[in-house]
Amino acid sequence: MNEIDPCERIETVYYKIGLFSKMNRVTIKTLRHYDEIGLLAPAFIEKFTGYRYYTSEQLPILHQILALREMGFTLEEIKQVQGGVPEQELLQKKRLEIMKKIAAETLRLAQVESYLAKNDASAGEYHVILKELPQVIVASMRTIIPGYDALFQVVPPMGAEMERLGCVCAVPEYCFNIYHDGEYRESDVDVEICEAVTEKKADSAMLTFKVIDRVENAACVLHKGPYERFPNAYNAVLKWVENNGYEIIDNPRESYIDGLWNKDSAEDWLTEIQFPVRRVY
Amino acid sequence: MNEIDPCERIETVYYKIGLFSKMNRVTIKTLRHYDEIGLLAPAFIEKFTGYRYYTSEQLPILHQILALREMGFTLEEIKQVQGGVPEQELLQKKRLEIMKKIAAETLRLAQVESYLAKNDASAGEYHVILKELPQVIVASMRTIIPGYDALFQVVPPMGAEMERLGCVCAVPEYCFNIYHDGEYRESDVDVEICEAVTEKKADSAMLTFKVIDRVENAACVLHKGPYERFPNAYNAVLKWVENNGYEIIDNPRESYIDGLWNKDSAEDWLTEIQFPVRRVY
DNA sequence: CCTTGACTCTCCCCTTGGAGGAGGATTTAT
DNA sequence: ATAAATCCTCCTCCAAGGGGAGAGTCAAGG
Repeated sequence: MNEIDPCERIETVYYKIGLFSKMNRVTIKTLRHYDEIGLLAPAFIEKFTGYRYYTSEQLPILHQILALREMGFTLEEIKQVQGGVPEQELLQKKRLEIMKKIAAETLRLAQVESYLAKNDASAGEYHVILKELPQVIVASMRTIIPGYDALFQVVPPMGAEMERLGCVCAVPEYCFNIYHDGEYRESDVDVEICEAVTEKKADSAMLTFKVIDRVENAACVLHKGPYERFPNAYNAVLKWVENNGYEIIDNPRESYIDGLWNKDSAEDWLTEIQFPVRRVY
Repeated sequence: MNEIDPCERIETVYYKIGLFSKMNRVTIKTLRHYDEIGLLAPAFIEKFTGYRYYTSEQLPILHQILALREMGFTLEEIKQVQGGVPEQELLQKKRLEIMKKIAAETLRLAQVESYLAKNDASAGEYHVILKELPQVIVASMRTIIPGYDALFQVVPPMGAEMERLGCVCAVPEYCFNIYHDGEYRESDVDVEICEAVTEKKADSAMLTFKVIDRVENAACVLHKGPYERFPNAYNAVLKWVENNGYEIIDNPRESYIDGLWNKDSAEDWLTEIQFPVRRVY
């Protein structure tokens, strides 16, 4: 070993934490944190002062940590790599994770842009959310009514019939219509009125009991106001579905929350439109 | 107000938290959290029991919160929207944020795949990291040497000269070579040997003092082992640079950390290759 | 009327990857 | 010798809740 370096580093050099942190543009806090969680221990800790001393041997490890961290690995995962888990395996996993993340962010972007696009009067009025609709047992009455106004004439008898059969409404209350016409109709509307109940009863001439399956994803929008303005709500959902890469897989439901029965002003009526949907791949 | 609903919800219905949480597939914890941070207060809290009671009036607010949350808004931002900040404005900001995030994730994906691609023997050996190289004052000796072996003959005189001029080495020590040939050469190598010092001295026939500017981004790789295997390290960086959308903007530096002067075995020698780079847009 | 089980409350600790700072000890430079 | 720099441990904080303890409340059945 001849002396060829001008600054004479003949023996192993110990770097104190500040120096070591400068060598790799890592904060002291970070180094201490890595020590604490057992990710990168200093070469040596002086017992009495507690000072951490690093050597060049820690450099490759730190390099690896920083490289993996940059790729989005958690410190826990990096520790696994150091514990012997093959890097390739975790890289594969991470690749899938990142792809999923990108997909999710892309979706969000589409959503944000979809909201930005309708910067007209309807901005901020309708917020579409995705939610699950649980499985329910319903008392159902399917009928064809001459027009939407006739709905109010068929509902009271249905309530009476339910009471006669001893039905108990589910909580939370869930009362909705399903329109079986594929398209909008002014007259002869094929409608099914459903009310969630706690258990099935024997079918009667008017009522049928059935189980409605859970819907994994439904695009839902709350409509506040009279029913004439429903089309706005429908349009909002339909646009959202289109812009966000979903497709409708079943007839929509109109879930009645507030209405004539408890709110005097039609402006206070509250209805949720629920469209069962599925991701388009 | 006639009784048209079979389950008679005539007056305002108060939902306890569990029920309200079921109506929108939101956890109770979340609702309590939103209450706590002032994002969504229940319609009414009973003083003595502390029970939270919600009504349908909270539904549209919750819908909005969930929709915005889905789009990646923080609760703090959502609170701003409710405080009157126009939604459109925040949507614009969020749009840019998401685009940046996607770009960042795409980069990570490229990195991960770049590591996966070299699943040969070199896997896990070289980890490229990006770091800043700070501005330094160096004593520099530029010369043309017949071959790489000759390096060891020119270094000791340089050390002697530095000592003669009263140079003080910087800490952390930073000694590196810059190869000024644009390409690899076997002979007549144009090399500049730099050693970071604390201050400039008068130039001598052998040494020049100068300030080397900070490099914002350098792709760096640690090479452990003898110098014959440098090409592997260079290849690793070059591939990384290519795969990750960077371009080289200056000559690379070889920073000598461990070597002949302090490690007997050439397998323990440690060198960092540093390529100044820039993002390609 | 009492009990049981389902709900609800508050309070505390935990998660990631450190950042910020207080208070005290040590090292280095003047 | 003293001042400045560096280091230590310990504490709190971030976001968006999750998990659970311990205690109070509500509705229904015996």
